Amino acid sequence: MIYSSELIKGTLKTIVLKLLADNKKMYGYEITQKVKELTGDKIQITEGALYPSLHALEHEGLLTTETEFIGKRVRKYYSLSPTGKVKTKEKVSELSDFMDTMKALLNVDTANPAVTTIK
Amino acid sequence: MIYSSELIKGTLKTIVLKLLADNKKMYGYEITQKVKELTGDKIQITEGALYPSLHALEHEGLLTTETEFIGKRVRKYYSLSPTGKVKTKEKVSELSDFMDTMKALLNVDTANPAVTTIK
DNA sequence: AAATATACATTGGTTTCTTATGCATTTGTG
DNA sequence: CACAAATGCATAAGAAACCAATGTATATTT
Repeated sequence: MIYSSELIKGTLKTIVLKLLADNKKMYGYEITQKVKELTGDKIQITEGALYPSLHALEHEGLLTTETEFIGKRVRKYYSLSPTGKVKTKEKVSELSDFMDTMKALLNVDTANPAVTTIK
Repeated sequence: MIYSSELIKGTLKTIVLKLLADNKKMYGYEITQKVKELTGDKIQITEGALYPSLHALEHEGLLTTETEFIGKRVRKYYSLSPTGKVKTKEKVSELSDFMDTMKALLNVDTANPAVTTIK
């Protein structure tokens, strides 16, 4: 099972930033594989989504890059800039909070808000 | 605090369906208020997003409508169709599962997948 | 040798939402 | 009582974010 693609919207950049926070440096293809691996194939990041996203993050100043050659093949590593590290914490925490709120929404019987003070 | 708007993307229809599953019938404005209430103002559904979404769900055959007059003001109630009920269960369960997967992604140290078999 | 995996990238199109606008009625407040 | 705010519907133009497809090239597996 793979999640319908609209769910990933809005979460991609945060996922990428989080991976880079844990792994120092990664290249595009590696990121797609890592996400597949970590989610048991449930989340597949397409290249058409990833590369533009990486480029955007770089232009925003959150990522820095270094190119490496493996034989004749290029490999472009991305790392978090200092700003990127700060921003990553913010975005990860926001997304995490959002997930909690959504989980609460989906699990509660919304007909009766009860004393369900969602934090 | 309000979540940055891109996070809501892809989840709106599911939220609406879930609310209708619990509350039999609701009208548009009521839905926006309910979501605000249930999420402590963290999620604000704009009308420009909601109404087109409701219309789409109706055209997809998931919702039925009945119009009521409160004084001179129109109120349009939406309810789940039989198909809608089935679809709602699917979508709620998918989104819930997705939230779990995302939470796991964000909380784990992705540098070391460990024995973290994400269910 | 051929298929698959690795590795980058762009382009056109769609979906989904935001912002803004518009209209009308009802309720609350100074 | 006048005005603001809330209630309630709706649409339209534009932006954002992604997908599917395509392109190029090298490396590895069968």
